[in-house]
Amino acid sequence: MRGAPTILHLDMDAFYASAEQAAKPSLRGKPVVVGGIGPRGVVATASYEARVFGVRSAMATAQARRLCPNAAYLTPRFSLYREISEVVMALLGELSPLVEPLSLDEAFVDLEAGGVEPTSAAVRAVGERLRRDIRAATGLSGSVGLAGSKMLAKIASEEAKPDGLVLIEPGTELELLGPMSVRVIPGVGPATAETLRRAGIATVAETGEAGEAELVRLLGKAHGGGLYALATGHDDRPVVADRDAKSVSVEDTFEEDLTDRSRVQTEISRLAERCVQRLRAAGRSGRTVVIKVRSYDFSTLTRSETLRGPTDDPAVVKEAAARLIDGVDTTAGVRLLGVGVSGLADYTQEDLFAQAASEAAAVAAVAAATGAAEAPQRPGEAQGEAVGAEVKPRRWLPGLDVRHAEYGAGWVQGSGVGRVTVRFEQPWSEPGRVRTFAVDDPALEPADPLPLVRQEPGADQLADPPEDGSAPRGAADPGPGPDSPPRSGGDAVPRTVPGPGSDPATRPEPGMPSR
DNA sequence: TCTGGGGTCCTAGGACCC
DNA sequence: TCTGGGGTCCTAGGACCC
Repeated sequence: MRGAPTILHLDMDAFYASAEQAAKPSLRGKPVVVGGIGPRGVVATASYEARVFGVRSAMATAQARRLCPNAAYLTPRFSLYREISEVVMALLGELSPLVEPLSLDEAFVDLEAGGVEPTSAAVRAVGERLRRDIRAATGLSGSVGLAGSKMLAKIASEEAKPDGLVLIEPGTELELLGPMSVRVIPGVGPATAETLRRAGIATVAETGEAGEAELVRLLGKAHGGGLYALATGHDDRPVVADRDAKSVSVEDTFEEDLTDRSRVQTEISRLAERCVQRLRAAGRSGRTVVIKVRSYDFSTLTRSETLRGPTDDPAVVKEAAARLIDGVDTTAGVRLLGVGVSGLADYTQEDLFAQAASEAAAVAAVAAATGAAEAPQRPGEAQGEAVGAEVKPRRWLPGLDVRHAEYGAGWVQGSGVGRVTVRFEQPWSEPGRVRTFAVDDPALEPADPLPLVRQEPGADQLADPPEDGSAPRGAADPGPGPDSPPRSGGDAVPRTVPGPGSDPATRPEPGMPSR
């Protein structure tokens, strides 16, 4: 616990939903829900307008639709969120060399290490300027917490939401925290809170009064001891920049449970392939292969195997995953499969001959397994599609960017029954109007996200995208490379094609301007 | 139409070694 | 040959976070 509130915690407000509202003028001030839109999807982020109806993160999208049928339901666009995040993190980097990102929309900053004068007035000024800079650079709002420890800074930013700043003066923290629910302490989730409640502990003050020995008895050594320290204001955890990932994993939930054994095996193989792609993109290798199987009844098991040395060879990981799934009974039905690699290293222990040989085998295996048509596609997207046709049907997921040869840039409002509805507007335009096309209209094509803040023509003569038809430019790399791995996450929840009559796509989106 | 996807950390038992 | 004890690695599961 520092004597001055020099730890800053930034949390962007309703990040994904706010990004979508910034990108889509017709959605501003309206309920927006970003998340899985398939039958088994869950909410990633709800805009504040949607929260009024009770919609929350991690809720089943189906339940959200019941609570708030008029919201716009959008599939996530991680490439856009990542670009915005990079802009925000760069602003944080100007404050201090010690920036610890926790996710795309959240980070700690050590202002002391950045040379900010350790007074409340100085750090408050830095926090307010940061919020202005973020709004100017991205059009989005973030909330800032300032305190003498990580935990308090995080609690402060939560209190500051939305679009605010809260500074906790050192010396006042126990008074402030004491009456609050023990759930405000990071690491106390539903299970821990229930254990504490049964012991008659509900508030932070009661947690401290219980004493360390009692908490350790209830929760175990690490958790109990850590909770006692946090509840009594002891938190000296440093801000750590450049944390290395410790594992890489991919998983898919299927729209319908898998019962066919050979299908389970092919899905495991594809997941292993995707996992290794991500591993290699990160320049890492790993020694332990893990598979995850979630059954029809949501019960989940993992099986793992540790290799003699780290590998980034797709064939090796596939073989290990295949052995592991061999030992699991899946006859009752599988709703989710996953493959991961942990025990990460920056090197590979295989000798060069073995590696060269297995790479050649892997290339051949990928070509054979996926077919030439699918290989260049975004991973995960073709899942569940019938093969046989040369032209793969395009998926028009709600929220994704498109470009029309005549009408320009827009986004998919919905699709179904052979038609796709597009709203033509840009982040800097007035709310646009809607047009409907055949799903196979050749004038319509997928596009990359436009930048939220219109580029200054002076900075880059080719930066302004709306009229020239080129991909959006800006701070972000325009190439498809960095976008590919995150895309797979967003594509992992396939949309269900609505049956005749349901047609949510062409139905005008309620809550939209009707002009 | 209940319950995504990508992570981190901790616990606990058995194997194995000294 | 009435048995110890500690340390590390591996595996499996669970809580928690965004």
